[in-house]
Amino acid sequence: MKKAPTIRDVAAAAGVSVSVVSRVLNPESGPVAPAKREAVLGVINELGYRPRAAARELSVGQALTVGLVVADLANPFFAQLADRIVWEARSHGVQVVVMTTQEDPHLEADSLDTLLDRSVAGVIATPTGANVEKWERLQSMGVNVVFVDRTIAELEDVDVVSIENVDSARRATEHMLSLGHRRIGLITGPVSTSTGQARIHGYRAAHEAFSVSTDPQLIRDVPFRGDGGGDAVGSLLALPDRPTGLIVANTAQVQSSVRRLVQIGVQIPEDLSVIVFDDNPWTELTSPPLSVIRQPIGMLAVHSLELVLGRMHGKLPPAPRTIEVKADFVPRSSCSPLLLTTTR
Amino acid sequence: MKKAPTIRDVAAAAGVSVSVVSRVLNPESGPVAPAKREAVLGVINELGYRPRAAARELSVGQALTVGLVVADLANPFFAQLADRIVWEARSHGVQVVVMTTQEDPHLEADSLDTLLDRSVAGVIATPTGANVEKWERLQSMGVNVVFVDRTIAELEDVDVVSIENVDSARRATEHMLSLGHRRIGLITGPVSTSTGQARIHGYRAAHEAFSVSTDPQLIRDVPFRGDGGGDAVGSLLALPDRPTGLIVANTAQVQSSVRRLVQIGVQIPEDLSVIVFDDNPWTELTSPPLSVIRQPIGMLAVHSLELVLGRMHGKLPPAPRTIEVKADFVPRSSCSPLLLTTTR
DNA sequence: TTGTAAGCGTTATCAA
DNA sequence: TTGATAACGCTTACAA
Repeated sequence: MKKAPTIRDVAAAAGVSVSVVSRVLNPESGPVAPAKREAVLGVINELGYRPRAAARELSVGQALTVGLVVADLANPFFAQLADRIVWEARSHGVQVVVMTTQEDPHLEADSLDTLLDRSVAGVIATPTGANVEKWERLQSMGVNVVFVDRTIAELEDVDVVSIENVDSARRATEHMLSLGHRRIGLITGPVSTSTGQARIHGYRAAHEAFSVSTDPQLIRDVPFRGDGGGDAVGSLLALPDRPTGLIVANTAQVQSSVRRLVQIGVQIPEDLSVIVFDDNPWTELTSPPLSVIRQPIGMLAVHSLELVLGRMHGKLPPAPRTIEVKADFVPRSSCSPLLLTTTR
Repeated sequence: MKKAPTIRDVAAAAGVSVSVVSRVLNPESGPVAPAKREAVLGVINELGYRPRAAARELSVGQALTVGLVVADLANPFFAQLADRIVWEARSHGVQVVVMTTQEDPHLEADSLDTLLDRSVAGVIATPTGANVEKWERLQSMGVNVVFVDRTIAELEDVDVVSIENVDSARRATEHMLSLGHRRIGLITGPVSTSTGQARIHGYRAAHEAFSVSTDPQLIRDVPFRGDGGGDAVGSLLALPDRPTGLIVANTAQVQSSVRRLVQIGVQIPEDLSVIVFDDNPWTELTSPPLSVIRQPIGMLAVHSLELVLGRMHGKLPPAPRTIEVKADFVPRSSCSPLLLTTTR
């Protein structure tokens, strides 16, 4: 259990003052004579010196750290997002503290407090939708907040990175409509969430474009947690005039929904055409492979990190930025024309 | 951008000294008169005071943080593990800094340095297998290291949490053997890894128990990264005397392997009986649902966190501990008796 | 039981 | 271009 060398040890060994060493460490903070710089660098190397993050943080008042607040790392979408963000951050010398909320506002509030204690420079989050004042306080304390995937309508002045939710839902729905389907089930997130709203909006817009009326019974907004997807599938298929198409636009409920379809023994696409939101790695391993809306996770990660880092370095105009990236529709084999669908 | 209150502000407002406030914050560090304690608590609440983590870290020399170093968060196994660890840590007031190595020793070394800078109290990791001296240095600096899932043979004095690898592979293999299969392919991790070795060991042990000789050609140790699983599948099935059973014991290569099976159009279990390591959420959504070895991820998470925290608080005997948890074999529909398998 | 004051390892200010 | 030295906010002897 040795003690690590400090900046003072380095200074002493190099025969200079601590300020010189500090300036070698942070070049933009001041000039250093080339000769001394070499000497210092040599000593640093020899001693294996590394600056203590805590000391720097205390002095600077801010940590080279961003908080990542996601709902559920076990969800492949968030997991991949986290993977990319962690990776990207590392290349900028920034560490990521990960928190999970499990969609619970209390845990979210807790997480934010903790991140505040750590004086993180920024937070990337998929907000639960609650804690509006908490988010505001966080911002007022100088923490840069970027929402990814979802946002909170009440909260202005916050950067947002998401896919084109309205458009994605519209395209998926139009695909079904153009195949002749007229009763299309939609399983989406809570209407209280930005994604839930936007995707319903897109679904409706598509119907309007095709001059088809929408049946409220076919729209199911279910919570992200729990088995709501499966239940919705069950009740949709139990409808007297059951849908011939199904769009699962709630990323967290895709698995639950598909599991139920498999359990019930629904033949896809003969009995039901299916499109799901988000290209989980397994969606092409089912039979048939599922047609999906593929979220460009890498883009989401890169942009959100770019935004926090940009704000951290004050290199961005103050106006909040909203970045919407396009999500691809990836047709596979889970949709077929209505004519070929079982006529009952 | 307000400035947060400090311990001094609290002390002043409560009419006490900073040490009293500190003692209220850390009860075990000394006594406080009940009356003053209440007063301080009141002020803390009123001011919304929260101690700055960096200041405490600098003072005590250690952070209430553990580093989590995994190979790839995009892999559902690691993602779920991370989710549980983060969750569990939170309930102990500990934060988790996540790093990914992508199985690259350089990135791993980098990550360890960074964690050292942060003075983390402990590290939970799935080591690449390299960086032995780096791990040792980390320990010598007082950082508690716990390996989870895999370990490094050369490194003693380190806690390890894993499944019963030998036994799991043995049980999977015996299942196949008892179904009459005599040529069973094994796709596993590199022999340089503890899991790779152990699982091959279990595979061989099962064969011995059944007095069946093993064909080296059937054993494929492939890297965790890349498409080695798929390639191994391809070459195994191209063998003149091709296997009738396949065990994929490389968690990171399951997807690649199964994808290839699907691409080739192999009928499971008619053409090939299959067992894969790790119950990814989708393994029961394929057709047929796959028989799997299920790793008790929650147990792995709980134990590894328990170990780091235990060591952090010095509540554990110095001897390194090895915890092996049992992995369940979950039979589904991807294995059939040899007699029913296509006779060629 | 309480208060004073000395660290902890950086950065930043300001003379020199 | 350099070097003292004062923060930064907390913990912890040590005195009282």
